Amino acid sequence: MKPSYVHRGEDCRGVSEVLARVGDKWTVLVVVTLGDGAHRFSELRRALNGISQKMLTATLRGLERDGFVTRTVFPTIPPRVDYELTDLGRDLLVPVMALGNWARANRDRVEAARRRFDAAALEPVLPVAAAR
Amino acid sequence: MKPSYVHRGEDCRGVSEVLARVGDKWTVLVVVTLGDGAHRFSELRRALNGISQKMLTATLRGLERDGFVTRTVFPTIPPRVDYELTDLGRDLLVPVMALGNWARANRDRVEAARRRFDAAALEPVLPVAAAR
DNA sequence: CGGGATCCTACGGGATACTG
DNA sequence: CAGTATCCCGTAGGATCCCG
Repeated sequence: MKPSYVHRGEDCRGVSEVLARVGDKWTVLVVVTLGDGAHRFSELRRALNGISQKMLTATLRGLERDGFVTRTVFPTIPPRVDYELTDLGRDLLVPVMALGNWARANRDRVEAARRRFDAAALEPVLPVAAAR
Repeated sequence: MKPSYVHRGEDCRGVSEVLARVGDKWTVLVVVTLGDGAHRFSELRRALNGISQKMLTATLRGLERDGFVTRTVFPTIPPRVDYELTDLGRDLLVPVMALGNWARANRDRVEAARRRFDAAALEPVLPVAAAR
């Protein structure tokens, strides 16, 4: 997330910024996972099967910085850290879930189009297959 | 809101896929630009100030492959190629614009949180009476 | 004009290893 | 347990040149 574009006079800076956040590999999954309440680090790590600890940390730091999650440290031994959505985070969840639901609902349409496209890309070769 | 412990479910694959598409640097800007009708290649290039020719081509190809955009070639000289949203593309525009609108509406909240976080990060150990 | 083909760099992100 | 610090690699993405 870096530049700011001028898009037909409208102000798209913050928009692109947020979209960049949402678009990275884990942010949305973390936010959705936190959607049903606070979780500690290791819980998130288990829930998000496949995430590396580095990326989980980085993702949570980014979300905390932007005010989407709170980080609560319990000075116990062993340490325990809870992450929870803020009001802003729960707010973000709404349009994000909407997009997610759209994705689920239209996944087959996209896949169909994709197969069609890939098939069409090979097709010109087929009638002239003897050329090889 | 539904229980979100289903990250292992394969229904998350397509979602992440769509989110990844939406999250890349130019896709959303292209889709939004095409939201008000067909545009030709050079028009898009000019509208999306700063995009490279390579990325515009790649983005449009991806969108075409996924069925979000149609590509129409006019066999004239010089050549002319029009791009236009499909029904699926216009459909995608809805949740994407919703997210975009959310981003515009909450940009200041995010920026405020960010400044707060960065300020706190610079500040050494100063446990002055925290206003909570 | 609308790209295809290349080259090159920055950065996202995974895999350890180490620490308090 | 919850990180921080390195190393390393793949790829997104910009710049350039060329072609129908």
